[in-house]
Amino acid sequence: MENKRRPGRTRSTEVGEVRTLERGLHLLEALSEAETLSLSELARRTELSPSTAYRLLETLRKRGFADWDEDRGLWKVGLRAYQVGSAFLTRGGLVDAAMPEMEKLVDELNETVNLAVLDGNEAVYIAQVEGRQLIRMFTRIGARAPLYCTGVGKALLMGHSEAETRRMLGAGPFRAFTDKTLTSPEAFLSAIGEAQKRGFALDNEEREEGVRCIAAPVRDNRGKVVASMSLSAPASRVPDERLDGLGQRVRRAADAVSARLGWAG
Amino acid sequence: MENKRRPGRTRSTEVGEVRTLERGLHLLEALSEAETLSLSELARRTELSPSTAYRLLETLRKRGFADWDEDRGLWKVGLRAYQVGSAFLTRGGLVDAAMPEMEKLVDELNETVNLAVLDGNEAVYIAQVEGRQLIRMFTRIGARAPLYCTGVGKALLMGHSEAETRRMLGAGPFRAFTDKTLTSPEAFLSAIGEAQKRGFALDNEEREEGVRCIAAPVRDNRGKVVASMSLSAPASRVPDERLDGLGQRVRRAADAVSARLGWAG
DNA sequence: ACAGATTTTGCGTGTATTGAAAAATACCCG
DNA sequence: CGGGTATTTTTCAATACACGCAAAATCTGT
Repeated sequence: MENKRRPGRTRSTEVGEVRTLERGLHLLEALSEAETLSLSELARRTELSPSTAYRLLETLRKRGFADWDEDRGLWKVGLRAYQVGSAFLTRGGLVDAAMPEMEKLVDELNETVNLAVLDGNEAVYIAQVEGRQLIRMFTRIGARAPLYCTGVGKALLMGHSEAETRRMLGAGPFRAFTDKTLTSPEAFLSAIGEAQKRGFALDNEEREEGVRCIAAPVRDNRGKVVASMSLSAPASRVPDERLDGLGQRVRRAADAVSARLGWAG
Repeated sequence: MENKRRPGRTRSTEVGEVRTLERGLHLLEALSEAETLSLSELARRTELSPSTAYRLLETLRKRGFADWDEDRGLWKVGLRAYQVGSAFLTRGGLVDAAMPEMEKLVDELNETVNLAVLDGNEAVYIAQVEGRQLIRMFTRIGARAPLYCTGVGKALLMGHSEAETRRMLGAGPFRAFTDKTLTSPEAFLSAIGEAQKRGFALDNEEREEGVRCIAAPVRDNRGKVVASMSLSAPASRVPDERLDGLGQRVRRAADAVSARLGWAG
């Protein structure tokens, strides 16, 4: 869907194409992709003349977006590019990267899908796409939830060591929201273990009677778990037979987001 | 040295400075720094005419380096910038070398650990492993901090000569964040001297009331200080009696990273 | 020391970029 | 609704600026 809510776009002249800037960005991309990065090699890949590539790179370097390894005579991506790029996640970029997949999930399965991140030792919901079913979920954007009794919480901890997980959970016993709530660290850790084997986590009416959630972790470019995506539905619509299929589907969606963020794993 | 100056109001371009690219990069930086980012606001900050800023941003958007939030009418950093920037980490390998040690530290001591490098005359945080304590630290990846009042800053300067250190600090007096902040170059240099003797640097509530940091330098294969690692914690958890023990521990971690980078020293 | 390849610099040319201003659009408030 | 204001896109002519050529430095291997 393109943004066609600008009726004034009558002309077909492609506006906003500044060649010099495009070339510079292209160089940056080439820098981030390749391994061996001499000036001549870069010029070849970007199809620029050496002198042009040189001047652009020099500009990138002066701004810190590129670095010049004097010993090896090779170029690489600079600190400034990293700084600017890392603003992406904190400026709502994570949500942008995830929304398309979340919407796909909802289109397909017609259940509410949430995205959550870790904050302190709680999960915080940062995005939601509602299913069209009439039953309303309890979570809202910005809401917080404990880790031990939610799908997103479990998925968020799937990347962490047992020691870390224990620390974040605290000693227990945890408050039981329902009679299915896991109230001991041991029970939780065992659930996490299963989740890791399966690739997705489960909240089996542990927070709210009659609500099941299926969640999977989202990883950044280095493989660190930065968020988790969950599908929430009345237990009646998530019978045991469908569990595995739904789980795989949620996991695929989460993996797609991870891939977008540069996770190769 | 300016040998020939052009008549008129325009600044002549130095060697290897491509104005159009510089402007585009400047826009990216502005995008990464601020929160609310309308076109007009961006144009103001970068001192560009709205039409120029618009065209450059449009180019950035087409390449995915910037995003346009249609509903709010605001610009933000794009996914592509994130992908390109994250190549910085895989290139140097510094973070990869440091992360395991940082995680070990956090496992053991349960406090937040940061990794920073020198950029210009500031420290820039490039990696972080959070402790699980409830108290949250203020630093984020990509954030900048002065050298004179931080542990990482001091540790980064531990490898430099007094002359260099003075040059990077500037004349002083420095801004006092707390009443413990060292505001003169002399006081700072004396602190560095002590740090060199001990092998680790200390920020004793100099930046933030109630927060102590212990930091040690990381050296590359040639012994040059390329980064510093610090542990940050509420002062109450770093009493004087524990200072030396913690300092030695942080130093061991930093040395382990240095060893990984090939430093034999 | 020599040849060959690569990186920097200088310079004239042509055009891609620019800012003003206008047009289109969103926003505000009675 | 409707007119006024702020913001955004588009147009357009002038020229500052980026371009590529070619030559000069610099590096690399034998």
